Amino acid sequence: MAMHYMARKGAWRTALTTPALKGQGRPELLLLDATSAANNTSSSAVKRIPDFLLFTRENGFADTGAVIVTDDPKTFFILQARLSKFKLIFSTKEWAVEASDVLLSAHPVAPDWVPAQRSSSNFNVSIVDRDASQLALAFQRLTASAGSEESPVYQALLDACLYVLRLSNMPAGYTDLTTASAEAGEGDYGSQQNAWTPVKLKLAAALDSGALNKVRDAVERAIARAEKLIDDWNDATPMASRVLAEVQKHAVADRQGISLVLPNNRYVLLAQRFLKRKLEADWAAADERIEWHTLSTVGKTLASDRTGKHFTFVGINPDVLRILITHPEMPHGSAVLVAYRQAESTLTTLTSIKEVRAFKAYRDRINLLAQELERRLADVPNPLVIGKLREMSLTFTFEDNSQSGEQAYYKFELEGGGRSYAAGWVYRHMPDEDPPFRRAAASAIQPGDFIFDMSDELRAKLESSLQMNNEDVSSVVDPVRMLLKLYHDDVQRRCALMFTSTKRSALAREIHAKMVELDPKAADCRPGRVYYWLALQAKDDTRPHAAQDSKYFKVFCKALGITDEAAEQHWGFVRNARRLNQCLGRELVARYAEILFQPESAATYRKVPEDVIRQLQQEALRCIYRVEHIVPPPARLITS
DNA sequence: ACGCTAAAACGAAAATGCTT
DNA sequence: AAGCATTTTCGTTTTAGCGT
Repeated sequence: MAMHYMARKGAWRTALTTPALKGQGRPELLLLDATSAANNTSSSAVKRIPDFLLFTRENGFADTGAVIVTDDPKTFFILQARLSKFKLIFSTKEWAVEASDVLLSAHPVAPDWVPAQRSSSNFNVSIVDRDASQLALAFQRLTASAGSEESPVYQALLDACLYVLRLSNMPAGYTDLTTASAEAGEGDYGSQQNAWTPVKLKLAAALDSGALNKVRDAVERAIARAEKLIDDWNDATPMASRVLAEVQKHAVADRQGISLVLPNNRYVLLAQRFLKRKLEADWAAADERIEWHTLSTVGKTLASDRTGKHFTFVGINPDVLRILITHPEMPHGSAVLVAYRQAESTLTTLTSIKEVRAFKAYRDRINLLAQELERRLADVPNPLVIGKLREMSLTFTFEDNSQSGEQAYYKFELEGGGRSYAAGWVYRHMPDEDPPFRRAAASAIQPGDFIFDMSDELRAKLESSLQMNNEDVSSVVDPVRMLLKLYHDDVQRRCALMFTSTKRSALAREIHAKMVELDPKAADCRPGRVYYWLALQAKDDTRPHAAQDSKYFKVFCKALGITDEAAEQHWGFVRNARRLNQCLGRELVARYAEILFQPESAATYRKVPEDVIRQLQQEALRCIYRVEHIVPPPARLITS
């Protein structure tokens, strides 16, 4: 039996009491996955392992064997401590492993294999974010006054905490971050993605809610300090300053060259932008003497002829640590720029693993790095109780705006030139079966199958059969649509008032010109879109006819002389109308499908007479098409 | 956090209208 | 009727809520 990592206590109980586990089916062994892969998928699942084990012990599996596997030293020690606390009896076994295919390998090493003794390399550690850590701690401390972890107030404070830490560890100035994302992501989200403003807005909302009234002063002080720091970091964060110093030393003054190891490619781009800005004339020459690495590539590149070159690791994580400790070619004096919290927890890990006998070959390195970390931690002025700061990922995530969420649509080309799209289910018609219409997975449809594709005509007939949507729907709909009409009327009035053209296209051009005048960015917005927004007069059109994103909507309203406040309100109406229409559409289709394919429930529940249903089903037979060709969705690319 | 669904918005191209 | 502007149409892309 396999237990899903999302399963909680309730599911554990049902699973363990299933008859399948009785008698012959009784498991000999529980195999528990605490590998870093599992931890990345769901760290809470790994944390729950001791609880799960205790649960099995208490629920009839007291003498069933259990093995926990992990490849992460930190997890090892944490689990060891938790298991002892639960008074569970266990033994541990450690192996040193250097192959890339660990745990399950097609090429196992000899049973008596031991790692080769590593040369001792010394390290040069810098701790870069004491001030940021202090402020982060302040934000974290304030969460105690914020109620449950799910509350938005709590989240706002935690976000601020995380933000300050991440920013202080970024190898660039705040200005590089904002300009970079402004260039990359056009939408009004993209540029805000990793900016301080949304974080601050959430804090402001939290304050407004009154939930923080008791600590209001403290929160306001913390916000002020955060803004002071962010201001100071506009040109360069503490991490960035250190990186710049390293580059200046090894790639500008020394010309010997430097290899920089950063968390990911986005960070490489940010650091390049930053260094280019700071080094100005020296950049071109320096760039040639800098080698850029990310964590995923450095292990391989380090192996070859890099000796003599200086290495600087920007940030530390388990992968970096592994390389520092085990890589045969680790150059002497490699620099490690590390966050305060990470320095502390890394030191804890190192102190623990140096006792592990299997890691004897690495012991010199472990000791040297531990000593250096210890020394630097002791140097931190006014040290904090940094262990209280919860551990979190210190790298910003960048929404890769390279259309990631591609929808897995099947396209069915039907006889007679029609086509139909389906993501999940389609209704297949098989005349010889008893319910002739059966739901089938889109992937199971073969050319030559017959599928159902509703015609507008049938749709209209269904609509009239369901008289209910008149009363049921319009009562809800009317207010929303009235408000939308308010907006449409406002737009039309202003068009007549402020612009001379009466033709829609000319009007659209005029407004567009005005928009560009107000905000040059509106040049990216084609006049055709404005033209669409002005298509308001048609009857029976419930579409809002407004810009897709709020940015253009605002400029559009401004061009029509609508105040920001009113524009805000209109935008609300537009969004409500969109939402409502979508809901109604889905509801409608759900009812159609119910009537056509589960007629017994429709007859009773919806009070649709049986003969009407029979008639509608006859109609449905006309909406069957033979599939001639299938275009499957593009295979999802697995990016490693 | 993700997949499913339906509608809205969009961009380009086709169709239509209007002028010379 | 050619040449251009204006609409309409069509297929595609984006968005948002819901259920899991």
